[in-house]
Amino acid sequence: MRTRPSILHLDLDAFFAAVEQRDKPSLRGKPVIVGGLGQRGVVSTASYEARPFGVRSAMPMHEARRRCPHAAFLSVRFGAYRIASGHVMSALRSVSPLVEPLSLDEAFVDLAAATRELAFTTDDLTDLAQEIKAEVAERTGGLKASIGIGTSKFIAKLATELDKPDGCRIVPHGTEVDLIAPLSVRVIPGVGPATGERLQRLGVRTVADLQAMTLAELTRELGKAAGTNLHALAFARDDRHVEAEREAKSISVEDTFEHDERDPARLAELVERDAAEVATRVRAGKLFARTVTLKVRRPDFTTWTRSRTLDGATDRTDVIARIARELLAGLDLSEGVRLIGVGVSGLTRLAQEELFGPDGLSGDGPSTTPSPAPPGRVGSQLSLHAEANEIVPSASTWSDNWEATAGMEAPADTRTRRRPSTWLPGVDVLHDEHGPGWVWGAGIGRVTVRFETAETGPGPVRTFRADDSALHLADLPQAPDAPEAPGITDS
DNA sequence: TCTGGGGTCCTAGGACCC
DNA sequence: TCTGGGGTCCTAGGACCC
Repeated sequence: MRTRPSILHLDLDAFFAAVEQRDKPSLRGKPVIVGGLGQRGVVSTASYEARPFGVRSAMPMHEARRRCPHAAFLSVRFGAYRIASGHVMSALRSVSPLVEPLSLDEAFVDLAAATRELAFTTDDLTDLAQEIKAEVAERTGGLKASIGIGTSKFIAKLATELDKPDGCRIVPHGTEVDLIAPLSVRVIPGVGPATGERLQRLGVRTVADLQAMTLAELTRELGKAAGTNLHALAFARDDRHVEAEREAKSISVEDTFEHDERDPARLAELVERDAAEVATRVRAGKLFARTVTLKVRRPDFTTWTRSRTLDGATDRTDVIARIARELLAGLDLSEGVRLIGVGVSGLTRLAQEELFGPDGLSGDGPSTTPSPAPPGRVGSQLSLHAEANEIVPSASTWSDNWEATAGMEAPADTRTRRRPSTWLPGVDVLHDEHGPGWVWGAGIGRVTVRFETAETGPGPVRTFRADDSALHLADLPQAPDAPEAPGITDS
């Protein structure tokens, strides 16, 4: 716990929806809902205009449509969000080198490591927050952020939450406990629906109620880690540091099907595809993985995981895919499958090339590390590279559009004249004659496009045949500076 | 026709070792 | 010769977060 408010938390307001409204002028001031548009999709972000209708992040999309049928429903454009996020993170890094992105739209900044002199008085911090907000708007074409500043991560993030949207809240040192005491226990990080329910059964509703519990009672009720944590946080004791670099601990890919899948051959194919994607990301991060996990969600939503740990770490598609397939073969899938996924964990850094043979770097050759690592050999060489590389975000510009255009055939040239088999609402397109626009809607062999951009103001709508050769997907510029772990919802 | 996808951390039990 | 105890690793599941 610090003695001056020197941890800043920033959260972009209704981030995905705000980017959509920025880039689609006709949607400004209107309810916009971004998320998965399929039958089993959920809301990633609802604009503030949609929230009075009760639309929330993580709500099933069909429920959102029921509550706010006149909203614009858009698929996610991660490429655009990543670019905006990069601008925000670099703005924050110009304040302090110690910036910890939590997701695309959220970050902590350690002001004690700031590159300029700061007095840490409430007035000075308010000025700083306003400057940051102005800078964020400037760099992102008008996006708004809320900022909280406090003596710990918990208090800074809570401060942001308490003054949203477009907020700025500074919590002076010494006022923290009084601030949190009357609030619901749910404001404490780590208290979700299940823990909240358990606490309620104990008669604990507010943080003040929690303060009345002894450490022994809490650990007995919630376990050692959770009990200890909660007891400290109830008194605003939180000494977590702002960490700029965090190593990835796992990499995974999963898909939920529109309809439950029961064909074992098809499931094996999908596992193969997911495994290949995971392996590609492992190699892109110059990593090796030792544990492969298969995840299966059944129609009743119960979830199975099956994992196997290898003697040595691998980055090979065929190895990861084979294990995932074997794990799948051990499950009874006769009732069907709602979701399937493949993940890896036990990640280690790429050591010296010669340890893995000449093809070790390519990922196609034999590249399984000896393990356990002989002390003083592999171990020490691994540590040589511990700080060397940041994990490269896996998704390219192309795959961003791929995400938003499910069913598209992989084009020979990924950067020109790409046409999807289904035009998802929201995606950026370019028409040879009419220029840049976005897909407003599509169906029965037709696609409707609104021709407008962030710079144009509201534009006209035109409808084309879905196979019109003059219409294709637009390219996005490359993201400058994206964080490693994109969060899918903001709340 | 309820309930995404990417993660992190924790718990509990069993194997195994000394 | 009834059986301790600690540590580590692995697996499965669950809570939580954005």
